[in-house]
Amino acid sequence: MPITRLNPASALSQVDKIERQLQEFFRNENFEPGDAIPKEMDLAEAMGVSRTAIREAISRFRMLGIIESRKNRGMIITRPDFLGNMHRVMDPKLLDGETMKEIFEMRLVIEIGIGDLLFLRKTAESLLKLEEIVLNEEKTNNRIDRLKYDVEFHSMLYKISGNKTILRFQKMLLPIFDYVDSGLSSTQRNMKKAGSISHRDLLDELRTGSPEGFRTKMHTHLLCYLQKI
Amino acid sequence: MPITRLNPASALSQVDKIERQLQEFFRNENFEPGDAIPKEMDLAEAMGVSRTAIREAISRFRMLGIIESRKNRGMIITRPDFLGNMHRVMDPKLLDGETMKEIFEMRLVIEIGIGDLLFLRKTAESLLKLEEIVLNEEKTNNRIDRLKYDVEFHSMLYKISGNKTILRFQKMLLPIFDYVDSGLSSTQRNMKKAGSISHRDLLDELRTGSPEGFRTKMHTHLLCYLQKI
DNA sequence: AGCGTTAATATGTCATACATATAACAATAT
DNA sequence: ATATTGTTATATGTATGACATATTAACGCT
Repeated sequence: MPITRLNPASALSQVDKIERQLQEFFRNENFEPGDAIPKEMDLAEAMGVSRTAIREAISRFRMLGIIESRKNRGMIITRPDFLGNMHRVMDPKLLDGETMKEIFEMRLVIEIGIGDLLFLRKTAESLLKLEEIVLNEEKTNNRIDRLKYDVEFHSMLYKISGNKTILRFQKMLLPIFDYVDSGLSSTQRNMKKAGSISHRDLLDELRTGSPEGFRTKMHTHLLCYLQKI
Repeated sequence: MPITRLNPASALSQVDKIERQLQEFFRNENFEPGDAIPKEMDLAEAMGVSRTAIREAISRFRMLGIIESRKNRGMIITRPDFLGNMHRVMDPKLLDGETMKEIFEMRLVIEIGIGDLLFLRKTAESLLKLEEIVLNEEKTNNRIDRLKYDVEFHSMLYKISGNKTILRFQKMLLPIFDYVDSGLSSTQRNMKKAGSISHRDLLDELRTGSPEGFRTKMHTHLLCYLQKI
């Protein structure tokens, strides 16, 4: 229930209203990517507003990737990138703690549930890359480096899942993960370190085990985070 | 790696450039919700562009919920709703099939991984609501109704997870789920119907079982979708 | 018929004017 | 002295007109 839907109408600026009307118009008239839309002046006249107002609304759609305008060919509907705009609002300084906690929780849910995709799409090559990361991690004692390899390991899992959308989603959320992670108490950090399931264990399970086993092991691996929540 | 980041600079309109510069400015200067930002004319002068161009860029931020402007008090940074804008681009007519497939896959991952949250936060009351939905489903033979209760059941699980962000994410994605779901072949539909794990089974597991058991059962329950992919 | 030129067109940008809502201050009345 | 009212300054909201620019299409010339 996006709160924007129920703003008091009085608080909506004219541009806001135009934006809504246009979106509705495009949907109702079944516009599809590639279709040309009326030119600015026609829209302005039809809606009884200035070209300036129309342009402000259209500018928003341009940002979202819903509309593209070419110098004098007019404007056309385009395929938006539904994750392409999220980075603009994904800022730890802007989001509130509660939301960040929930985003972090979402990460846990995804990493536990991603097992099936991994087994569906793992390759000898991808397992080798994981092996490399784990070896690097085991070699170092530097805390910063360990953290780096930790991120690398989990990121690689997303890559192996073969789902570009999930991968991009994770990358988008990384700043939040980092932020929450850095908030772990030392006790929790130790517990993480001493967690009964290491990346090595996860890799072994991925090599020779089953999705169920992997899910359970991943759950244990992430236990410290879950308990923090 | 948001693709928008690496558009050929030449293809960027002035407003696009202004938008980026402003976003960078806000980040670098550590603006936080509540902080006032310079007024339009000052920004226009500082950047050597017209007020119109500034207003178009700011209008985008207003849409995203990053900036709020009050009639003559100036403008302030606000807390954006990081999911609030997604509905604008979440349209089966606009997205391509590949992306929708990946979104659907994401759903499966989440529903399998959500077990832990459910056991963490289930209540007698919420289980009763699930029971009610399952009873309704078992009572009817109407295919439309069964589909409705199916959606209700899964939606209720998201609610029980107690994670508003995940719940909203699911609601945002529902049109896509429906779209993919409606593309199931009759064979797959029958398989779904005859799936060895029913909603009743899931409910029982949730009542008296374990997260691991639930994850496995949910996996089986969603098997027909996974195999379709 | 082929080529270059020109005109029309739609978007991109700018400057300006005016409307409107708010806040701060001043003036007035009780 | 306090409260109410009126005034003014200010910043955003909206509208209008102008010009720039890139692309298309029509036109005219050889």
